[in-house]
Amino acid sequence: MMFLNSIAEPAGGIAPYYDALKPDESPCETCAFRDLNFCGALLGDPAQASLRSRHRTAPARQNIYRAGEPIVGVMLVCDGWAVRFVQLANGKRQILSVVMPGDLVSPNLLFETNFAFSIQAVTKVRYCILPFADVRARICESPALFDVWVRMTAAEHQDTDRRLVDLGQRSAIERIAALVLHAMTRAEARHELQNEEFPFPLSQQQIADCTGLTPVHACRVLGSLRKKGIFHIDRGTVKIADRSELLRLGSGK
Amino acid sequence: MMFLNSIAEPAGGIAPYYDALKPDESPCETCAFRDLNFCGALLGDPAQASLRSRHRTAPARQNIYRAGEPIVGVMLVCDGWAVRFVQLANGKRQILSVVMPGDLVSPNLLFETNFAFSIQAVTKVRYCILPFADVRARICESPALFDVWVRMTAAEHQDTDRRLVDLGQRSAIERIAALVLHAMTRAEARHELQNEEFPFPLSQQQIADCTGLTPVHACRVLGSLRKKGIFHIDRGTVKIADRSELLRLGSGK
DNA sequence: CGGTACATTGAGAAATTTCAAAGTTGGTGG
DNA sequence: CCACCAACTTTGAAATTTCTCAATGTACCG
Repeated sequence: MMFLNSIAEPAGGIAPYYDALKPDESPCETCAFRDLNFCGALLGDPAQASLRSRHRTAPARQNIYRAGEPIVGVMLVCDGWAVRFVQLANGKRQILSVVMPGDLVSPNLLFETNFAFSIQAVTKVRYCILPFADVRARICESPALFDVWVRMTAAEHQDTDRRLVDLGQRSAIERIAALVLHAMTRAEARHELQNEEFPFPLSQQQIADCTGLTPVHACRVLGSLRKKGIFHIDRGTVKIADRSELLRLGSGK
Repeated sequence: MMFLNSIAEPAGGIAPYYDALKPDESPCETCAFRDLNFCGALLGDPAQASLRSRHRTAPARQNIYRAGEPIVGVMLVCDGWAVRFVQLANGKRQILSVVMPGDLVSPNLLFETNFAFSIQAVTKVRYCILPFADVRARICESPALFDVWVRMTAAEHQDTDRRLVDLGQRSAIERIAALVLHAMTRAEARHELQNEEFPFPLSQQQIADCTGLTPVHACRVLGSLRKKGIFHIDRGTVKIADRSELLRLGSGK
């Protein structure tokens, strides 16, 4: 598996994420996903002077960022999975997006100094914070990088549009299939799909919070997807059993 | 009322929107919303040389744009309401956003040459198409305009995040309240809120497509909101009867 | 070995959809 | 001006999906 082991940890803790920022130890230089995403484009070829950056690690289930806190820079996930989510007063939670290795936390909000959502580590996560000014300068001076960023914001937006359609118009089984299908696509892009298996560390509670369902109902639906021989999730890995049926269900055709 | 009269028209027609582009007649110079939105910032002060632009009008219910067609430029709604929506194969429809006077159709997709969604006029609509290259040049040469655009994309994104939470976690009555509340906020910004009334030309079918409900259920919920004395919609106008209750329901507190 | 979070199952309740029919509205043409 | 048509709204009743509550089973960590 290409991401760090999931380490269960007492939930709900808040990382004092903007203390404890240490000077750069530059794991960026050896990052496995370097060429896959904004990272690569941003950091440029290895010859170029590297950006100031600060890395941190958070254990699984820890809240990396809590809605409203000030943000010290652009956040980029290096390894592991995280989720952006909104916590409601009534205890409900909506996951807005799943952030995977190489992803900016939210390309559209690159220069915002605080967010309306929180961020939680799904697995153990390593992430990186780059100073706003440096990123902005680099985007402004490089039309190519500007284009990459514009494309990423467009992609993020198209993705949320897709999820709006899912949540508004599709049944529980279709939403869960769409979630897994989307994860599969992204796993493929990161070369993590082998033998129809790939990492999928979301708990049923998290799957439920993504799809707007109850964990109980998510469990039943996952059971029926397993019984139908479409896929099954076990210990943080999903095994696809019927790809074409998954495609049919999850792509909304 | 500050927008053009709604004119019923045989539904479902497709405007041949990129034929028939006439040279600019520049109604931009006299636009009522000029100073409210991207328009103003983009076109700059009246002294400045005006942008090449092309204006068109579409009757209510006409499809202005169909998913996948090539786009000739940046689309900006001058007057009337339109919706961005996705039409599914099974006949269902999800409205992604409501586009109001002064709005870019989708700031996040400013430079995309085709969209995955379609656009339909809600009322009679006047809109404007600006050449990509001109807009891009203007954004690149003006840091202030760049900032306005970045802020607009951030705002659009925060708005879709809010809607994700609505669709995923909130009940029918809360979603509809949120829709009306949001429209009220925007009406206020355009100075269209008078005597607790403002234009709200969406049909129940369109309200349903926005909120992920059935038109039948949307009708019942609107009925209950009326009976509870919160607001009622009549002939394209909504009258707010209990603002604080609307706020409580619609803001998800 | 025990504890805690996570997953599964059952049964009943609630929200929402579906189908069907009847009432309203506004525009059109005679 | 009236009658008609089409789209839109309202209402009822039954079906379906999803939720809630509650209990039991399971995996993993210390």
